[in-house]
Amino acid sequence: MADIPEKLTKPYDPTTTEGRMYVLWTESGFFNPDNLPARHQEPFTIIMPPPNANGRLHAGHALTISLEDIMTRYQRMQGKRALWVPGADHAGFETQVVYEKKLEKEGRSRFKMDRTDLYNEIMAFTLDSKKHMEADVKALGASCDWSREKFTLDPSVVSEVQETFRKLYRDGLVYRGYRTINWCTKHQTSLSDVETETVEKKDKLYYLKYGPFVVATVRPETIFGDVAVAVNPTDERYQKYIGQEISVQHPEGTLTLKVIADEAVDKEFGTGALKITPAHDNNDFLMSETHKLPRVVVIDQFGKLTAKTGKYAGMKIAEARTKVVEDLQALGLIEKIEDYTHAVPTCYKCSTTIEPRVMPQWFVKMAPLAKRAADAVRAGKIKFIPDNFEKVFLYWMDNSLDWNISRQIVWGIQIPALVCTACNTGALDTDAKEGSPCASCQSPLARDTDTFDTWFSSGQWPLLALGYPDNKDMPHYPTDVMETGRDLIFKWIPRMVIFGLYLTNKVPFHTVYLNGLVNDKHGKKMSKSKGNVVSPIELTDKYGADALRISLVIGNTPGNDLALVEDKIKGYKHFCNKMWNASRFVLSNIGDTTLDTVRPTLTKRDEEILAELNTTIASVTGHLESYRFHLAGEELYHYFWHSFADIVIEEMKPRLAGADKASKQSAEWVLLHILATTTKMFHPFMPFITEELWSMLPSRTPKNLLIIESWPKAL
RNA sequence: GGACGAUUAGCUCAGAUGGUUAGAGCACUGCAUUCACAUUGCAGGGGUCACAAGUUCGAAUCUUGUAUCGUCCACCA
Repeated sequence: MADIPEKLTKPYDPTTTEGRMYVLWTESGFFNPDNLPARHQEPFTIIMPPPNANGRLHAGHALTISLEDIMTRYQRMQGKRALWVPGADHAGFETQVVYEKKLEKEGRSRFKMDRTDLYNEIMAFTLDSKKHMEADVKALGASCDWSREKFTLDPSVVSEVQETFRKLYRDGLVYRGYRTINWCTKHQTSLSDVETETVEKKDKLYYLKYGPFVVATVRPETIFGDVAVAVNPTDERYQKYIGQEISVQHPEGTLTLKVIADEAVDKEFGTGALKITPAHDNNDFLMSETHKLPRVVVIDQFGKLTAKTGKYAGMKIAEARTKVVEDLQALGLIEKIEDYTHAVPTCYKCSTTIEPRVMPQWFVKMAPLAKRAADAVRAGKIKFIPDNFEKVFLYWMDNSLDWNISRQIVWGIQIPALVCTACNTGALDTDAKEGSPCASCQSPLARDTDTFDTWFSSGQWPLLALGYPDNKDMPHYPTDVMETGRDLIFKWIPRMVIFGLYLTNKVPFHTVYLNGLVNDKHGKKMSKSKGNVVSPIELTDKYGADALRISLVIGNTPGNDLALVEDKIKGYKHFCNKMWNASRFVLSNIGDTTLDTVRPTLTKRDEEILAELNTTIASVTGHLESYRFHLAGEELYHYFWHSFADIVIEEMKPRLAGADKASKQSAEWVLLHILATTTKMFHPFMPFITEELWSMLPSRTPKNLLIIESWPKAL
């Protein structure tokens, strides 16, 4: 029996291997494509979706990291100039929410803090959390180039994001406007449409006697802000009132309102007559623009009634509604009350009902930008995996409303603009100074204290991560694959396409691979409140990163959610041990054969065995080229265990012990070569154990690290 | 109100361009095992591929419809 490494005589222990292998790779420098050998010329690029720097990784990250690392390691072995750029996201609103919770626990409040102090505290917190997040990425084996890591608040990133805003402004694609925005009364900021979550809510529908009309509303407390009553222009019931003024009674007096006709009014709903409250409803706001109606604010930013509501001033919405309804009933102004279920937008972080408010904010004019993005996709410049997401993307692009990019929080990139203290006209910070007169009303301009929606900066991420506009890494743009969770098809993917095209005239990536979500073992979404969150790091500690990685990949198809079953991971830990033991067997039974040994004349049976290996190489390679990682992994797994270990090794045993020297030599050579080949092919999936095993394979000449070995071709 | 996805063994899921007796892992049953590995091997049980109709020589796979579950989108107050 040949000498085999000591550690191979014991069961495989991931904990003693993984850290050591990661150090070996880091020291080799091969994560950085600049250090790769000369054969690596053609670029292959993935930009990592930057994990939030405000906490640890979750199970979904583990899947993303696994898939991206498989692609990167595979392409690196194929001789590409493989670059995978890691990042960390300051995650504006999300992090601010996390930090506010921390402040609350300490009995503090952001609203009582100085802006700069708050910003600095969140920065310290984020930079600390970021280290843990990065350690988690490393623990999963990610072969990304840390020397190029970018943080979304790096000074170069900040200045470039601000430059994009200025460019959009000059091109007339960003404007300051009064529009209905989604306001969270708890977090005191506006939110984009994708930051709200619509939930079914049971409410009452109140039928109010309203001059000569009866109107249906769920928000009787806004009656003090009513400025008109609207009917459909074709509604015969109300023809005679159109253009007239009517008098409407409410607990605090009488309103004189105009009757307007608008197509948007549904004749069938309620009574077909609609009270118009432009300051607190988007439909009504839009009508106020077409019909030139005033806007009366009756609910303030804290969700309390304003002085305009008389005795209700200072009450919260719910309380005010009860009171107003009581008082209206007392006056005999309520005809009936019905139960009513409708969809209401809520803050996706705190579930507070969104208060529509009309506020001056910065908006991106989406239509022209979205059209370019849609055209590029229709022209086939971006391929979606799975392909049905193309439809989802196009639907969003064809129906996008202007995008509110102002956030009233400190944690983020400041908008490089000034706003008029009187009329809210905006100006670029490069065109005007604080205190200089506003272009329309001559009042002094003040610094805009708002920050950008996080997606405004992360939408430019493929460029920013490559250091744009510095063009050192621009040969890596457009990148090859954007791999991310399927929930980001709305939030993120379209914005990257839009900004990529806008800034460079090129799509930011050719392929979008969307993975499903990682759910708990029952298929339910993981959430802290349900207590079913599983940390990927607990799992790597228990089973090893390799076992976790391959268990997330095999049996998981793109776009479909995955139930995380611990027994499955355990099964792949067993498989790691199988590889370990098979290697032990091979290395103790191949005599003097090494990787350099010239191929001897093989027996007919061994030719057949190699033919099966060759078929597997071709098939696995094909799957990897087509992003079918689940099939590639499964086929390899099956080949190794049930062909190589169960059949090939078993039938080699008598030959290795027998007297037929030619047969023995043939067997030894075949065993070592199958082991070497499968070790290479498994490397993208299970990098740690394969690198460790590779280091033990006998060779007369020095070997490369497995990470830069060539991907196998048919023997 | 729309769109999308799912429905295959007890459980979690694969089955790309339609093609021999539908697969994997786990679980289950029986046997074996000092010979790489009990984190093992061999053998086995278990499925009318949600339902209905259609296209085809042939359908889990394509078409249409139905049902159930899930996700996302939506400015009917």
